[in-house]
Amino acid sequence: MQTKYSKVIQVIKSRILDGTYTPKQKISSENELMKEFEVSRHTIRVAIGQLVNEGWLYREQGAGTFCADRKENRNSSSNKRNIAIVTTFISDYIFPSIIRGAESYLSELGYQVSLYSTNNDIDTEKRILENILSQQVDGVIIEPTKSAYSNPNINYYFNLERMNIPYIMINAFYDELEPICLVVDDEKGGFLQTEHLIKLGHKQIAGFFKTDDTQGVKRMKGYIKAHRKHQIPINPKNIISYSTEEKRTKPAAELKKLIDLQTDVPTALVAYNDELALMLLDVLRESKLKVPQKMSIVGFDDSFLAQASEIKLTTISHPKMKMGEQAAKMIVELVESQHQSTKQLVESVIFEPELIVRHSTSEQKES
Amino acid sequence: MQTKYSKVIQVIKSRILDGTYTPKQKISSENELMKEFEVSRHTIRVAIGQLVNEGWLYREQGAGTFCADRKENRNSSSNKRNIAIVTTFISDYIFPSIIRGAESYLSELGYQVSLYSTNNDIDTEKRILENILSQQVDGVIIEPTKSAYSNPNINYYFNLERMNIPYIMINAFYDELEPICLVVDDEKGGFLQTEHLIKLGHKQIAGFFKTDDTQGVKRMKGYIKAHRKHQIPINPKNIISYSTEEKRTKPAAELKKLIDLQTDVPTALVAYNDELALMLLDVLRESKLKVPQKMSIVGFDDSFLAQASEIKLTTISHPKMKMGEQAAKMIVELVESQHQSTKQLVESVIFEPELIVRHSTSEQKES
DNA sequence: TCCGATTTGTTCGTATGTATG
DNA sequence: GCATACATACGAACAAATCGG
Repeated sequence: MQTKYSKVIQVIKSRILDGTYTPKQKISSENELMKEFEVSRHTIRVAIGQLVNEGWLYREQGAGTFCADRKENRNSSSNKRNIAIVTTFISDYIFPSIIRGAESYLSELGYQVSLYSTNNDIDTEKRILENILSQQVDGVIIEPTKSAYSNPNINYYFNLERMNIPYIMINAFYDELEPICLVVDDEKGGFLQTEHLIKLGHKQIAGFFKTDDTQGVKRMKGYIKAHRKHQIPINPKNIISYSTEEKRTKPAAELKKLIDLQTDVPTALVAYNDELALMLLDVLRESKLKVPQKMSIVGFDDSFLAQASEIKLTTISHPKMKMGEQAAKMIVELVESQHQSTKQLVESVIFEPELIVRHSTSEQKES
Repeated sequence: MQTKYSKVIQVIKSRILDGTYTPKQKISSENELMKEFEVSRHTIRVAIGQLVNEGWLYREQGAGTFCADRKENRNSSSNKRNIAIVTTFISDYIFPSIIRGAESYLSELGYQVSLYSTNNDIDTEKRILENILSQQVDGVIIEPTKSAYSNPNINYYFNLERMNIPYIMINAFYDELEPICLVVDDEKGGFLQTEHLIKLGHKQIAGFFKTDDTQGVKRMKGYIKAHRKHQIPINPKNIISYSTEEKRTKPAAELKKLIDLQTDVPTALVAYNDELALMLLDVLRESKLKVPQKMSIVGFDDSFLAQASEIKLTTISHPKMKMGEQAAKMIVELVESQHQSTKQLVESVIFEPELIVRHSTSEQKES
């Protein structure tokens, strides 16, 4: 955005999309906008002129400028259907599988699949939602960004609802919305990871959790519950939480610290996911700590990474492709029922996680 | 017609309609119009601005204002642009990175990105191309399916050209089309893989190539060239080629056969890509052949898999994200130049592969 | 019904930046 | 390098419509 007027356009458009300006509502006068943006009236008029031309606003001389009602604009004339898939990361890890599951189903039905990635960044999510709202999208499959925090973009979701665009959340969801969602029972997953280690006799179990996603928070909760159930005290040092931005450095650094301790060195690790488990494995190799003899480790997601290395990871199952396919089926049902009068009942699905035992865990002998 | 600018609009419009201004002809400059109508330049700009918005004229900075060809009106109403990305596999391997590179660039420009995967299957490719041709797609980034074979869907590509939908091929291309493409110099890559091993003293080098893609065929060619250059005879048994459908079984089985040989057992392996290298590594582990002491292995693509296992793979670089981003930039240029009269020159790019030496290769001592 | 404040509509003047040929 | 033509931006003035008192 180079020019001043395009900046004005951008801001006003996003106010329409996030619900600051609702249909038929009068927006600020040219004079007020001049002061707000510190530009001349001319510049404001150029910006508003363009928005009027694009159908976002309409002007009434003497009265003011008003927000247009774009709902009536959406002509269902086009028979082509368009589903948007929004994930945090396109390229990493299990997402390609989820996307593939959805794509193969949707593409076969002649749907178009549009892809967006937020990089787990709130501002990018905002931009994408604006994009979706201003284009012709019939349904959205979305993985929430930074789902553990309250989301400033929540209004965009309400706008989706107002425009009758159904959406389904995968992997996590924002509590406030109570959306239809497809999630793994992450708390149970974390519980299974930890209980498996406890049953093998481990008492000092370090847990690494990415806590800007609900997934991480819930897995940590399961980790704690397992300790409680088996009445094993938790050493606070053994819980390491990190954010997306820290993922390449903090967990590895913290593990090194733990290993160098003189007392209460952990004998087992619970990793937020397989990707992290592999990073931790690298640290363990450097420290010449053999897995599983000297250190047990449990991953999460049963991704291809779990079997990539020489140590085949014990991990927790994740439906991946199935989740994508299921989400696709559900969004199709919702979209089709939108165009008919029949109201289908589509309900959230919670996938049960399962422990997959491989060779990265072993019994802890009494010391 | 009260206002001055509407008088100007009226006159210019009638000049277009009566043929005074014919399509693509330059109309009088703003300065000339000022004098003619005896109004200020601003008034002229308001009038022309409205005519541009209605599609009667278009402006080109530095050149002038021109009469539009209203015959080509078709879908000029939609200012949203749509790029289709077609790859063989969405979820596998390096494609997520390519897609991500393209998505991040396109999405920022407000383009919509539609995703399709052919699973390297000709019939699916056909269905997808039909889909694309019947929907509003402004540009296509496509990885050819089974690029080593002649393609029965070639007509669909000609159809794209006929409909003025630009397309760019990545990773490989169909010779017949001579398209704009973005590829790695696979022959040189295969050459680098092999020469590296030869220089380390290896003489029995087995090569595994997926030969339904051009990539595999070219890498094999490089493998052969390296042998020729260093005057090392090739044992025919050492070349294993396979197709997409066989990839999960044949290479591993063939490697087992090679290992069990009594004479001329290979001391080094050239793998089609990192994914295959990892599968071969699993076979070597089973056979207790230590890498790199007893067996050297070179991958291709420098994917995350190259560093996932305990053995960090020596491999060949692949631009991945950069390739996706570059493809996105090029298709945008092509699409935008389509809507103007200016013809941009976009040329194919060949990426130079580089050898990345890690720990999966070592010197072969004279036996 | 009229008045005055507000808001958008039209017009002019001026200046600087940037792309084209 | 230069002239031409469009792009962006600011300031000022008056007209026309709306709305509340």
